[in-house]
Amino acid sequence: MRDYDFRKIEEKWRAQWVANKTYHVEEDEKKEKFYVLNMFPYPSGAGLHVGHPLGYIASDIYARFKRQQGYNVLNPMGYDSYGLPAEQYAIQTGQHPEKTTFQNIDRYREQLDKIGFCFDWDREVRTCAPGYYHWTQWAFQKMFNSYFDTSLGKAQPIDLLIARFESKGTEGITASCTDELSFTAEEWKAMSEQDKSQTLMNYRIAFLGETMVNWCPKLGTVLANDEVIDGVSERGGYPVEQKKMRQWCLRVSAYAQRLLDGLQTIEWSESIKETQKNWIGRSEGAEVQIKVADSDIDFTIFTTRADTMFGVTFFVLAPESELVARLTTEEQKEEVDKYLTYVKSRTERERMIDHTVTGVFSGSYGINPITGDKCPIYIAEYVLSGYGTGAIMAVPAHDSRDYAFARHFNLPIIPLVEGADVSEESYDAKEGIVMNSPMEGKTSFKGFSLNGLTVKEAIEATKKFVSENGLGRVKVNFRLRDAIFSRQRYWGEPFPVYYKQGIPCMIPEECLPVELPQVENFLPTESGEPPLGNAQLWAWDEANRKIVDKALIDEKTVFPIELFTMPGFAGSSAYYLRYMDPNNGKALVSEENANYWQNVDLYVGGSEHATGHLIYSRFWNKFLFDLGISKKEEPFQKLINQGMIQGRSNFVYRIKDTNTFVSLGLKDQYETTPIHVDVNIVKNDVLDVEAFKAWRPEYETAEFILEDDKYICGWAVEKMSKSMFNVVNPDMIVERYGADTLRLYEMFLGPVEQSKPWDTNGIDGCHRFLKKFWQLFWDKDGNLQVDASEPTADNMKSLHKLIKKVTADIEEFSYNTSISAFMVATNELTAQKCRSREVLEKMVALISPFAPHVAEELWEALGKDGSVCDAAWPEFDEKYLVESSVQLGVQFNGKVRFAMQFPADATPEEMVQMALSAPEAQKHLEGKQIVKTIAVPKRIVNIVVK
RNA sequence: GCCCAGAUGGUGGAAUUGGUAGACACGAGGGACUUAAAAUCCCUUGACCAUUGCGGUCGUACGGGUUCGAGUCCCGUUCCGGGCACCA
Repeated sequence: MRDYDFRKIEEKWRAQWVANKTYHVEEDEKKEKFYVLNMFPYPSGAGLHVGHPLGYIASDIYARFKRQQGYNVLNPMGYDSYGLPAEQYAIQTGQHPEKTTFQNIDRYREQLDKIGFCFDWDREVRTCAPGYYHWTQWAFQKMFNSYFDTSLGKAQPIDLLIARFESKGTEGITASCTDELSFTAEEWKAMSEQDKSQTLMNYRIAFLGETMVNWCPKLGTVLANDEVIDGVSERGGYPVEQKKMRQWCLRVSAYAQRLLDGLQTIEWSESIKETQKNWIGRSEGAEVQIKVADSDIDFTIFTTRADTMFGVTFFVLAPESELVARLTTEEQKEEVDKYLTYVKSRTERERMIDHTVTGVFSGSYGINPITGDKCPIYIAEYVLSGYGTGAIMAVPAHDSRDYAFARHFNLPIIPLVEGADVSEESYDAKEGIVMNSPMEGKTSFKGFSLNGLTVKEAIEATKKFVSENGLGRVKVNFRLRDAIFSRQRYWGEPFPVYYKQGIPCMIPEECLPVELPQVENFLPTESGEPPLGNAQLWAWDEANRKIVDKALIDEKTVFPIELFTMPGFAGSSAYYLRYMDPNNGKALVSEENANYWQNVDLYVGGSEHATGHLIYSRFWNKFLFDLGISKKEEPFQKLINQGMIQGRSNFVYRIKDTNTFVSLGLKDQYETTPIHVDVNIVKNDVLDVEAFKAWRPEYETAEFILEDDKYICGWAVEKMSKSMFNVVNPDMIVERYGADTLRLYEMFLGPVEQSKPWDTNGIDGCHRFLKKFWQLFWDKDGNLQVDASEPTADNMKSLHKLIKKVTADIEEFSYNTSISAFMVATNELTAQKCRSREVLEKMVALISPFAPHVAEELWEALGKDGSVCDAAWPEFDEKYLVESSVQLGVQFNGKVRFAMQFPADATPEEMVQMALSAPEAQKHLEGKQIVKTIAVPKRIVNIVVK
C-alpha cells in the first residue's frame, strides 16, 4: 500500500511547475484563446482567509479545463495595491505604504502559491508600480483630450470640438456636457485662455468641475457615490457631507445609454444586471418650460408623468437651485433665508432618514402652460438639485411626496383618474382612465384634452403635444452621475497635470509616468493641501526633473503640479487589458496582443463591485474601445459572482461568575454567557479542552461540564473576522489536508455563486475521497496496479457517466456535483477492480483541474510525458451509456407502486401493455376500471384506475 | 415603497428542468479488525405507524390552483438575503 503523501507530492509539483514554467502563456495564433480572470485582490495586512480562494479555485478549475480542451488560456493574477488601509496604517505608524503593501503582497503570494493555481506570474501587475500606472495616467489624459459626441454615440478628440467652436461656435454641436452653453465663433475667439479652458471643461470626458461632492471630513477626502452607503463612508462609517468643491470628474453619464444597452449583450446574472440598471436609472419623460408670472424669468421642470399636467397645483425648486435667489420675492426673503439655513444644517444622513415635510413659499408663481393657471412656487428639500432640472411640477393627487406636501401646506389636490380616491393618499399607479383634463367648464391651451384616454396613452399624447407646440421636449434622464475622480490622499496615482496660470495642462505624454513622490508625512499639510503638498521638492525631484524641463520648455518659473491623487477604481478599471501585454513600455497593450486576447471570456469576483468597479471598468473600456485600443465594447463577457464565505463562529458557555464551562446541550440548566472560542481548537463542534486551557491564561484553570464525555460548542454564522475568532486561513488547511483537499472541499461546499459559512466539518470526506482515488492506482505492495487490460463494459460506463457529468458541470460551474460524481465513479471502479490503463489515464485527466498535484503525480507514475494540464480532455461517447433496458416506476393514480424493467426502445403502448400484464399490477387492477394510461419512454408509466 | 434572488432531513447540499424527492458528503447510531486508540471497512439514518415477513401514511416555508402526475408551473401569504430609494 502506497500512502497518499500529499505533502511530498504537492511540494514536488510546486517546484516542478516553477522550474518548467508550466503555466507560462504566450500568444499563439495557432490556438484559440480563452481569457479567464479573477478580480485581483487588495493585499490587506490580514492575509488571505479561506473566502478569498473560492473564486480563484473556481476559475482555476475552469482555466485548466479549457486548457485541456486545447485552448490557449490566459489566467493572470495581480494586486490592486493602492488603497486607504495602507495609508491609514502609514499615518498611525509612519511606515511607508509601499513598504507594508509590498510585505502584504509577498504574504499573499506565498499563500496563493500553496494552492496550486495555474497563474502565469510573468504577467503579474501591481497598480502601484510606475510601469503600470503610467497607463492609468495615459488613459486619463486621453479622456481629458476627448469629448463625447452624442450623435455618433462615441468619444471624439477635443480638437474637433475646438475647431468647431472656431468656425461655428456652439451652433448645432452634439456633445455631452455639464451645462448647455451657447456662444458664437466670435465670442469663442474673444475668450481669454482661462475662459476657453473653463468652457472646454464643460465637454471633456475627464474634466475639472465645480460640483457637489461627498466630503468626508474624518477621512479628509471626497468619495464617489458608490463609496458612500446610507450617508456614511463605506470605509470606516464616518459621516459624509455635501460640499461644493473643484474636483476632477469623469463624464460617465455620457455613456449611460451604452452602459445600459451593453447589459443585453453580456452573460451576467440577472440580479447584477438589475443592480446596474437601477444604478444607471434611466427614466423617460418630458421637460416643460414654465413661465414665472409677472416676470420675464422662466424655468424648466422634468416629469415622467406628463399626463398629469392638468393636476399641477404648485411647483417646487430644490433649495440648492440657482433659481431660488431669482424667484424669491422681497416679502419672502427672510423666511426663505431661514429655510435655506436650516437645510444647510442638515447632514446627508439626516436628510435621508428623516422625511418630514419641510419647505417654504418663494413668493413667485409659475404659469401652467396648458391650463394657464397660476400656481405658487415653493422651495423644499424633497426636490434634489442633482436630478433632472432641480425643479418639479407638483401633482399631489398622483404623487405621494407632492401629496404629503400639499396636505402640510393646505394646497389643492385635483384628482385626474376616474375612480381614484385621493381623500387619504395619492393614487400613484399609472393605470386608469383620465378625467378633469381639462376640468368641466375650463379651457386649455389650443383645446388640448386627455379625458377618456388611459394614463399610458395620455403620457404619450402629452409628450407629443408639448414638443409639437414648443412648450418643452421629450427628455431621457439618468440617475447615473459623473464620477468624482480625485482624492485628497497620498497612496494613489498622481495626476499627470500641472497648472499654468491656473489653467490645468497635461504633462507631455513622453514624460509619463509622473511618479509618486516620497513624503515623510502622510497627513494633509498645515495649509490644508492634500498630502502630496508635503512633497515640496517634488517638482525638482530628480525623477521628475524631466517633466519640469519639458513642461517649462520656454519658461523660467516653476508651475505647480496637481496635488490630488486618483481614486481606487482608477487602477482597477483597465487592468485586464494590461495583463494581455504587461511589460509593454510603449503602449497599454500592443495592437497584436489586444487583437489576440480581445476581452475577458470569464470574469470571477464578488457582487459587491456591481455599482463600483464593474461600472467604472465598463465605462473605461468603452472609452478605450472608442479610441480603438480595446477591441470589444464590453470587457467581461461572462461574469460569475462567487458568494461570500461567512465565518462560522463557535461558542463556549461560561456559567455566570465562575470559570466553569458547560456543554451546549446542558447550558439551559444554568445561567451562562456565550463566549467566542477560536474555531481552530474546535473540531466538528467538539472543543479540544486541553487546547482551550492553553489558549488563554485565564482559562488555564477552567472546569468543564461535559455531555457524553465531550464538550459541544454552540455555533453561529457571522462575518469572518479576527474579533470573532472564526478566521480560518488556507495555509492551515493546506498544512493539515493538502491543497488538493482544500480545492475540492471549497468547491464541494456548495454552488460557487452562493454565500455560505465556512465550516470544516465536511472536509474529511473530501480528503478520504482523494485517498480512495489514489488507492485505485496502487496495489498492496505499493506498485502501480495498472495494466493494458481491455476495460469492461462497466468500467466504460462508470467512466463515461463521469465524463458526461463533469464536462457539463464545469460549463455550469456546478463543481459540487461533479465532485460527487467523482466519488461515485471512484467507488464503482474500486468495486469493479478496474486496472485498465485506458480508463485510469482518463480518470487522471479528468481530476486534473480539481486536484492538480495528485493528478501530476499519477500522470508521471503512469509514465506519461509532459504535464497533466496538457492532457487532452476525455471525449464523451454516448454508446457506453446505452442501456438495453431501463428500470422505471409504475404508477397507479400517480403513486409509484412497483418498479420494473422495460426495453429501452419500447413504445408507450408496449410499455402500458407490459405494465398491465406484470404480476404486481394485478392487485391494483382488481375490480377497477382503467380510465387512462400515460407512458413516457425512459420516464414513467402511469395508469389511472377507478 | 419599488426591483431581484431564495426557503428541501440533525448539517452542507442533489434532483436528467413536470416523471421513483433526499444523490454525494458530514454528523449520529450499530458492527468488524485491534490489548487500546487512530486509520480502514460494513450496516442503519426524513417523520410516523407496522416490524414475524410484506408493508402503509405523511412529507420540499404556508394556503389555494393547473395536471394522470408538482420541490419544479400559476395565484395569494409569511419569512430570510441582496439592490435602489423624497430620482418627480
